[in-house]
Amino acid sequence: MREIRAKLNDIAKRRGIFWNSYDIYGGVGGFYDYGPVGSLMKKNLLDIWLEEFVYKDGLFLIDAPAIGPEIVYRASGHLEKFTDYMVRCKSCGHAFRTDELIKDYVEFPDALGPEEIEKVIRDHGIVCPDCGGELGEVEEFHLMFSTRIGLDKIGFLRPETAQGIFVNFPTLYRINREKLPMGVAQIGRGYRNEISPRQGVIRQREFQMAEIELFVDPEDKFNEDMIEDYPLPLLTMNGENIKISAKEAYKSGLVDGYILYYMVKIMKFMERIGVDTSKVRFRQHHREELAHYSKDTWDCEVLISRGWVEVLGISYRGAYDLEHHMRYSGVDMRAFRKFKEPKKVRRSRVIPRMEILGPMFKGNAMKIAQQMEEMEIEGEKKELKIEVNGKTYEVPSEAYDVVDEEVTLAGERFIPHVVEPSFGIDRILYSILEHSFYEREDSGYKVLRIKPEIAAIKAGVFPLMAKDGMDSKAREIMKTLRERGINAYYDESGSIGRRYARADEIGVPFCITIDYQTLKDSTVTIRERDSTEQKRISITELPDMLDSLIKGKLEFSEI
RNA sequence: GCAGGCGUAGUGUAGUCUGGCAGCACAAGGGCCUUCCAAGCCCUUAGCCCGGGUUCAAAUCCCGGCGCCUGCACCA
Repeated sequence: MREIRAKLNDIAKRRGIFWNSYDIYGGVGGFYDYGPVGSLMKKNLLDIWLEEFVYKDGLFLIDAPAIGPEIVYRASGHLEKFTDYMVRCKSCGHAFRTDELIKDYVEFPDALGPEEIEKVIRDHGIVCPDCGGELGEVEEFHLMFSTRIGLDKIGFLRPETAQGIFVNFPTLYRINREKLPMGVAQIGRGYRNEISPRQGVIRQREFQMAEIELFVDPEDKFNEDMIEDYPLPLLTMNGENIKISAKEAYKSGLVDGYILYYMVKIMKFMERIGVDTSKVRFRQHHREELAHYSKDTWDCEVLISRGWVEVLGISYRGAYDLEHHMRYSGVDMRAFRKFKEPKKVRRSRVIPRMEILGPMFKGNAMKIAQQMEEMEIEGEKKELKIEVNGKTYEVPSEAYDVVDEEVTLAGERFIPHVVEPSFGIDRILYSILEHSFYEREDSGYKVLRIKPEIAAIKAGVFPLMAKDGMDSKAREIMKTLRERGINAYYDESGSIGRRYARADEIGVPFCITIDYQTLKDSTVTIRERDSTEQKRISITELPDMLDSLIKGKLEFSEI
C-alpha cells in the first residue's frame, strides 16, 4: 500500500503535479505546491464542483477574506475550542492535554486559564500519568494561525471558510429577497496550524476548501421529492455498515433530508470526477467527536492507501453560528417567517420611561430601553436586570410601564438552521490520483487513468519522426487545437512509444500522431490512453471530435 | 512535541561501520538511427538537507537545526 504512495509521489514531483513547498530551504511540513500539471487538475476539479453544486442548484458564490479579526473567531467558538492547553512531563517528555489531567478535580476544566490550571496541578499533586515524573509549565497551543491586522489588532487566518458566509448572512438574505432556503458557496483556502502534519497532501496546514452553507427554515417541511433514489453506503454511529437507498434512509429517519440530498449529489460528483465509488462511504460521527458547532455530522470517506480518509463532511450546524454572531455583534441575524394567517395575540408590552432611564444610565439608556421593549413581563412589575456590553444594569420597576394590548402578528423572526457540506479539495484530488493510478500489466508502465475532464493536458501531438515535414504539420495541428480551447502540447523527443508513456504518466487521455500518411491524405491517428487503441481520422474533424471526447459526449469506441 | 529510523544529481540507490579524487541505473537535453507504444549508439547537464565543530583532510565522526518515515500524543 505504501508502494502506490511512493510511486505517485515520484510522478507528482517529476512531472509537476505537487511537491513539498520551500524545497530549497529544506521544505516546511504541511505545505505543498501544486505544479503545472496539478494546478490545472485542481482548477478543472473546482470547475466541475462549481457546475455540480453551485450552478445546478442556483446557489450564491461569495469570496471573503482569509484573515478575520479576533472577535469573529471568538464568536464562532474557534478561539476557545481550537486552543489546547498542554503540559509536558519533565522526565519522559510526553505531552498531555491539561483538560484530561484535571477533569477529575474540576467541574469545568475548559473554563480555566493557564495559571488556574497550573494551580490545580500543583494543589492536587498531579504527576505524569506515564512515568510519574514532575509536570512542566502549561503551554498554550493554538490550532489557528494568528497574525496582526494593522498595528495592534489581533487577526486570525480562517480555519474554515464558513465564517465568511455566516457574518454576511443579513446582506445575503436581503440579496436573495428574504427567501429561504438559501445556499451560499465559497471556494478558498483554510489554515490550521497542525502540530505534526505527517500525511502528505492529506493533512496540510494550508488547504483548499470548497464549502456550502445552506440556510433553511427548521419548520419548513422537507420536500421528499428532492431525494433521488440512489444506493448509499453508510457507516452509522453504532458501527453498522449498511447499503441503503436514499429514499429509505429518509423514511426511516436515519439521516436528515438535506444531508441525504447532498449525499446523493456527492456520490454522483465522485463518479463524474473519477473517484471509485465502491471505495466511498458516509460515516456518522459519534456524539463525542462532533465539532463544537455541530449536531449531526456525516463524513464522506474514501478508501486510499492510508485507509479510510475523510474528504468532506456534511454537518448539521443548526442555529449555532448565526446565534453566536448575533450575540457578539448585536446585529439581528434572524430571518422572517410569515404565518399562514395573521395571528392576533394579547401581550403585555414594556414601555420604558425615558425621563427616568435617561438620567440614570446616561449613554447606555437607549440600549437598555431597546432590550426592555423586547422583554415579556408576567405578573408583578419588578426590578429588571439588563445586560449591555457585558455589564449588568439594574432597572427599578418605576422606570417602566406595562401595557396590555392586542396585536396582529404577520409572522415571526427566527434563526435559520444551517446544513454545511464542506469539501477538502486536496484530499479529493489525491483520492482521484490514487484511484486512477495503475501499471500496465505487460510493460509495468505507469498510467494515470483520470477522466479527460480532470486531466491537465487533453492531448499530445506527436510527429512519428521529426523530419520530412511531419514536425511542422504536428505543430500546426497543436496550434489549431489550442485555439479551439483544447490544452494540447507538442513532443518530438525520443521514440513514439516513449512519448506515449510520458503522456500516460500525467493522464493525457488522447495522443495525436502525424505520420507519412498524414502528409498524403490529411488524416492522423488518435490514440486513447487506457486501451492504447488507435483510430485514423481526418484533420478537419479532429478538433470537434476531441472536444466531444473530452466532454464525455462521445466515446472513443464510437469513432 | 517525545522515542526510534532515515536524508547522496530530477528519481531510485552504492559509498558512511573502518575519514583520503562521489559511483551506478533510470529520467532529462543534444546528435545519429528509426514508418506507432520507455529499442540502440555517441555526447551533455546534474548531487552528499542546512549550520557549526573535530581533523592535514568530513558524504563518512560529534553537536544543533530542518525535513521525511514508524509509533505515541495531537488532529478530522
